[in-house]
Amino acid sequence: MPQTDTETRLTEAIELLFFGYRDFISDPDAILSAYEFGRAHHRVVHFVGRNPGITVAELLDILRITKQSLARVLRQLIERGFVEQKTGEKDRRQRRLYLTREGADLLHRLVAPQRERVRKALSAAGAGSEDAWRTVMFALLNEENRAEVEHLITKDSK
Amino acid sequence: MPQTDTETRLTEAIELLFFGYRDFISDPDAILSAYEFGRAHHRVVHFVGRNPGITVAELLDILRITKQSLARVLRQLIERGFVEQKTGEKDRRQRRLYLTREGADLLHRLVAPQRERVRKALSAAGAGSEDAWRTVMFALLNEENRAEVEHLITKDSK
DNA sequence: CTATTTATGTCAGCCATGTTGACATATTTT
DNA sequence: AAAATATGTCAACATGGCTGACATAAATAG
Repeated sequence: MPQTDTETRLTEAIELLFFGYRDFISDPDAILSAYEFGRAHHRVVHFVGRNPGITVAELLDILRITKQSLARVLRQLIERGFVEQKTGEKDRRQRRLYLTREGADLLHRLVAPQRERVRKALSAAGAGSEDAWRTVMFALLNEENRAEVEHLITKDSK
Repeated sequence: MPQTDTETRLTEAIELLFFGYRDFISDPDAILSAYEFGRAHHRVVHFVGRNPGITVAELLDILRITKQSLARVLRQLIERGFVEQKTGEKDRRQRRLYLTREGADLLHRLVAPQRERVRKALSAAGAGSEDAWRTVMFALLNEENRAEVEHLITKDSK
């Protein structure tokens, strides 16, 4: 099947994304197995840590899974003392989620190697590369998700 | 929990990778469901298409799954006529894998929107960005995988 | 104030896709 | 002839998605 140069270049980029993401996930995976947690737990711990007091509904919106799926991992994280719930002050139907001290420790163990990997990759590519990389990654998003993601990721870099 | 500016920046990059990959996968997912295939089938079709005549062992090495996991999706792809096997000429133990005409059509349907997404993202970021983006993505790989991935993705861009 | 809507939880069961372990067959290599 | 290799297959199990149905408490609307 003949391909143009452009198609070949784009296919290579697609595969870079596949393999890059695969390895990007590999450090946390190894750490999680020691806790008998999986990726689903990682995602919850990550986004609760990044958004202390997040509600269940908001978390579901980020993760794009059903509440039944979330309930399973969330229950385990709560039972084992990594996440705690507090009834919302304004709206007492809400269960706001926070990491416990243990949860924050776990998150730190998970995020440290990821940060280190990204730090090395960005610096290996040279000073000017970070903005370009970020711009491309952001442009990969579905248009309807850009505003939300922009808001989520820049939460505390004001 | 106080974070340095650098940590915040790196955390944002981590999340960009998470959300970017999520959306990057969304087009194929939608197409696959019409065939009652999943991501596992996509990966097989992709890498068989990119590496015609690949052996089962080589494919397992790329996908990093067990042969039992592969067997399930591979059997379905063969039964439904998207992939075919040919006994290796030199080594008759090998089962070399190829896409059928139907398989190549499916692959094209899957890869077209991904290419388009990547093309738009790269061009939105401006002319010089592609090299920077690729360099960063490549540097995200585990060191021991770089040579193999380099070889895999540049297969036909000589 | 009552009725409805909302936020959350929970039970039950199904599906896709990963895993381990054991064993079988054909073929190649030693 | 024996051992190693490439592949296939059976069985059982785990994780983490899903749907559907129903329950409760709290907020909101009429």
